[in-house]
Amino acid sequence: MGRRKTYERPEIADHAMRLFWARGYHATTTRDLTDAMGVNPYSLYAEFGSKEGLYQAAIARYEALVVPTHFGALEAQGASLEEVRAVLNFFGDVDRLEGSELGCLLCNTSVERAPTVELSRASTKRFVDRLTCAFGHALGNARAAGRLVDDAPVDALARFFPTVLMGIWALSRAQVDGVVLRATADQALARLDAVTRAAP
Amino acid sequence: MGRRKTYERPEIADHAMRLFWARGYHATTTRDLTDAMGVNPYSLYAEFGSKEGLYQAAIARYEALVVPTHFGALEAQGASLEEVRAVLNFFGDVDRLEGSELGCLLCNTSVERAPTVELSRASTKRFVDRLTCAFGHALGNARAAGRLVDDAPVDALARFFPTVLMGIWALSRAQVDGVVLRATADQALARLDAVTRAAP
DNA sequence: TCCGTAACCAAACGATCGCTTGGAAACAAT
DNA sequence: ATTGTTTCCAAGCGATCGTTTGGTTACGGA
Repeated sequence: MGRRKTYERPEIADHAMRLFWARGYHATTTRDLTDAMGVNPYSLYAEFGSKEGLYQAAIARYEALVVPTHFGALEAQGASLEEVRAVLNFFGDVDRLEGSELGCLLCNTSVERAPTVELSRASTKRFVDRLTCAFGHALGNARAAGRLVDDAPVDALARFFPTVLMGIWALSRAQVDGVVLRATADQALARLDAVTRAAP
Repeated sequence: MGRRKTYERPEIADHAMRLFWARGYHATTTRDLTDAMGVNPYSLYAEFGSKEGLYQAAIARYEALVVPTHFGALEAQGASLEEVRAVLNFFGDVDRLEGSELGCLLCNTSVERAPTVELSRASTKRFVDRLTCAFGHALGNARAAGRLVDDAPVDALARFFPTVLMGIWALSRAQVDGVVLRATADQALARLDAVTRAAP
């Protein structure tokens, strides 16, 4: 059945994800990619068809591996206020973590590619939908548990928080003063507190 | 004293600003630029030195022309709550305006270039500082006029709003559902209302 | 062991990138 | 009108882009 591959597709996608994440699509050359992966151009094109195809694979990998590490708790069945607060607090301090200057691959995609590449526009929308659903899910649980005031705007909050995170990710790339990100998270949390029912 | 120029520097910078704004730095070629401006490569390099130099000129032009149209009222001496609300409302509905998919050139710069280009990182920080000062100025006026509650976190709010706008700009590039942007602005405004003193 | 198949690798493809150049054209001063 | 200076313009520079190819190597099945 022929010679065996000396690489594995997921690992290549991982390398590509990291490079595209750090430098963006246009600033990452196929030579950067093949060098980093120790693979020949032939193998790359046999496996992914084009640089564009590799980018899509990188996005898929990001959605499958990175997004769940940050939003898995929010998407989990029993998620509630604690998970919402934890996510906002995490990204409010994200500047203290190594690699925070990478931001979010899908935020980067939205800015660099969404206006001109249909697939990237779709990826971005799917990502925003996913985050909105995750927040809506957790906030809905909180509301059902009587932890939010009756007229709490769950849907609006679920759309608000992802946009706030997008802002944090965009600014992370410029390594702005951490005080800005912290204050942003704090004010978003304050808005959440305003619709939270006081503990009995 | 020699032949006269057939172009004017500010107009070239304007063209460059528009192209870089729409497509980003790497996706805009020097041929795109010279074609759009009706100018030869020689003139471009004589005037700006390099593509990089032209980008910096485009950023300067953006700061001088575009930023004031959106934030001039906020920076004006008597700015107060009305101006803060107007800015947030404007960008909450920005998807209904032509060209909203461009987002903000400095948001794009933060994402595409700030991690790798020192000058762009500085431009981004300067922009965020400018917005923070503008919001802080208007909120400070409101506070001095007794229109905010005594413990209103003016500084934190002044850092919060620019980040929210960054999120809106990043998502504008993907043309996400306008409901998302509207809800984002509404929730930011709700946070502001929470620290606003009720009218007498 | 030989053969068909599939993957590897070095080399190089045409295209396009940012940028430069050499000579012609247009001005101001003499 | 001549000269010195500056800009214009077409052409093209070397480098690098994304991608392909031809010859070789490693495997499974007969």
